[in-house]
Amino acid sequence: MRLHRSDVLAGAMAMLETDGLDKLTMRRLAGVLGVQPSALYWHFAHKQALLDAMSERLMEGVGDVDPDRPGLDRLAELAWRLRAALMSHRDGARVVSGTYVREPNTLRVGQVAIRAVIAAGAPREEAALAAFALLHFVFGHTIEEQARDELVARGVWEEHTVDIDAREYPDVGPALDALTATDSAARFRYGVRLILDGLAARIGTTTGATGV
Amino acid sequence: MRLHRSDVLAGAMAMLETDGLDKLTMRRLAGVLGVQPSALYWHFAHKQALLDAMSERLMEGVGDVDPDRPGLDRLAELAWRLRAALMSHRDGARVVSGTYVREPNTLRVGQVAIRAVIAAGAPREEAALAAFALLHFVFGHTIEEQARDELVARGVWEEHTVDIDAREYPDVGPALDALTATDSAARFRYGVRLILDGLAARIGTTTGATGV
DNA sequence: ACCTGAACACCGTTCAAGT
DNA sequence: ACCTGAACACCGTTCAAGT
Repeated sequence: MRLHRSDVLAGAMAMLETDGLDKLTMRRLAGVLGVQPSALYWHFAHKQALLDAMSERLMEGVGDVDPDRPGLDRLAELAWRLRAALMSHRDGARVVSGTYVREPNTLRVGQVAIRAVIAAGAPREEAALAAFALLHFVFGHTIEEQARDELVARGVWEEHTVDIDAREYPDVGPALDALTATDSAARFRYGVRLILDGLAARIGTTTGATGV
Repeated sequence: MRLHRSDVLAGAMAMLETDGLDKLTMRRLAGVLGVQPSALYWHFAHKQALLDAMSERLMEGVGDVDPDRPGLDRLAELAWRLRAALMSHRDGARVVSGTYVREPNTLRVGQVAIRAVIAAGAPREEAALAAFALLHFVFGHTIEEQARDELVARGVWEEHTVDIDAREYPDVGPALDALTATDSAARFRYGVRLILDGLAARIGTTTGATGV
């Protein structure tokens, strides 16, 4: 039974989730699919093309934000949806970050963000700037979150947290303790609110995005 | 003449800048240093240890922010210094992002950010949250900026920008045009201001960070 | 203390040839 | 249309042995 492009993509997504990005190799993927490595190159020109397809796949449904809600609420929803999509697979943020995919799902995330900023009352020249500021925060946050997940998975997280406060950085120890005491969703929420508050202040309205 | 750890590090930094992260291999580095690949493993236990050292090196001086300025201004200065450090070498953001280095320069960036947030008037429980929201934005922004640089360097940037507006995404085309018309420093400045405005609003003062 | 030599277990990619 | 077989040009890492 022969493979379709979609089979290769599905296999790659599964391998990403179970083994992580570093162990997602063309040869191992071919092995799982019961095929020679070279066979994959009939379906995808090179590994990056497969990674781009995976990225586009991860962006599926992220732009499905309720268009009837206020602009700032839409932005908050989009941020949470994007984070969920990136977190849905191991190393998801690393897969998506830095791929400039020009496919519908991916383009739609940018479009929805920009429209929401405009709906919130920002001038058109600023719309894309504000939209991408928010999206860049989401990526930065999620990349670091998943990087920590990887250290935990490899069992070396302890080495990295040990004796922080033993050094001469008085504020970092307690603050980092407070940081790790706060779960990652709450940290994410704080950042999203900060940015949306900034946008609201810039527009000159009250936030309206507090119930997120 | 034998190598020191610092020679290996310096060679790696140079190779990063000229060839990029993907071509920075232990074997090629050994070749440039005139030594067998295995010799590098006397100086660094594994490649990641070398990358961690590079990351710490990139963070050198980032925390050297004038401690006498107001908190919000210090945060802005730190954001710009961090961006400059990440941009100082090709793929710098990718090297640093996701390495949880526990060395002085790196720890100091977090410390300086947290102290500045506290100085700006934020409650201590929020200090680390706000500090890392800003830092995560800087990473997200810089990673994407350098990802684009790589596409340009490989001469495939054109393929990625072509016929965006030809599709059914009415707001994305013009907004992305406005985005690329704005240089990356101005886009970065906008994001930093947005976050600092949000922080100022949350604290309940006027921004004071307009002259950045 | 620092490096060589040689090996082990891998990579992504190409391409003629098969069905 | 889709895959095999075989090769090319690489990787990171280990480890006994040399100086």
